[in-house]
Amino acid sequence: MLRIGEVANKSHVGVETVRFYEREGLIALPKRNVSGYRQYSESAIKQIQFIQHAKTLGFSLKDIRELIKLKSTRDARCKSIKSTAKAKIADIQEKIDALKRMKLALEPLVAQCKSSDPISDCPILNALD
Amino acid sequence: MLRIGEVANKSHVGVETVRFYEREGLIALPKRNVSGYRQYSESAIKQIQFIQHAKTLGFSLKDIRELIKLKSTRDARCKSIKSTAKAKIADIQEKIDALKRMKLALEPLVAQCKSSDPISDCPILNALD
DNA sequence: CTTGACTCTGTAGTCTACTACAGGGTTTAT
DNA sequence: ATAAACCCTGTAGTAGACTACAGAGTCAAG
Repeated sequence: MLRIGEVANKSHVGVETVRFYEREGLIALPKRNVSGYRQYSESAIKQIQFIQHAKTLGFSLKDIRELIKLKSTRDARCKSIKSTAKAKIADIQEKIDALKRMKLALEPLVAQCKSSDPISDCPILNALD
Repeated sequence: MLRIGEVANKSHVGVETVRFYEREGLIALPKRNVSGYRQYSESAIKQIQFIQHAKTLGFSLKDIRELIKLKSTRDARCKSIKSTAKAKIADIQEKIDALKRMKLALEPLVAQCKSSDPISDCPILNALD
């Protein structure tokens, strides 16, 4: 049996984060020993890693709660997971597009801007006004 | 002289937002009439539009505070603005790259995932475990 | 047997960019 | 004169994902 600090170390998160995930319903409630200490099995580490992996794919904790729920639904089909993932891809694409628009607007301004010019002639500031 | 509501309307922001920008030091402190009402000139609208434009280019309010400070620095050269903008582009690019990585990781999983498969075989969930 | 490292609960703070009151005062139109 | 629509300050709430205490209890080593 592992204590919370061990689980946190092995999962590369903080102790507070483990407790936070528990409060948020993202990991199973652990057993407690006589003095109230949480006692985890290895599967808790797996659960936290699942969360971390999902995060690197762009899922929010809210999304992850959904995924976990679906995961443990008997007779569920991939359909539900797939549509969640598809929505996330669309989501990511939108963010990429917005960022690209920003970049495309900013780049020509930077190109026009001569470092030694007085700030009153700055093409960047002029574009903002 | 304009009252806060008029400035807010003309700038397409809320009244609370104008006061918020004031608290944050993003717009000049306006004059007050005898009863304490804020009195703005047209330049306040310009200042708020500057903020809005900078926001669409990806600058945070913190960045914008910097830009405003530089803007009003006598003898400042474009260099400082340019390097702020360059850093912002790098920033945006990093975010784009991170999002692209997410998308690239997610897409093949979605492609592999057959809607009718039982969730126990889901390639997406398998990838997360 | 004491010290230090760990754990517990519960609450509050962080960051960003607002947004929403509560409980007042003012202005304008009728 | 009164009601609607505005304005004031100050404080608190929102979302997301933690992070940081305070104040108490527990455990292992020397």
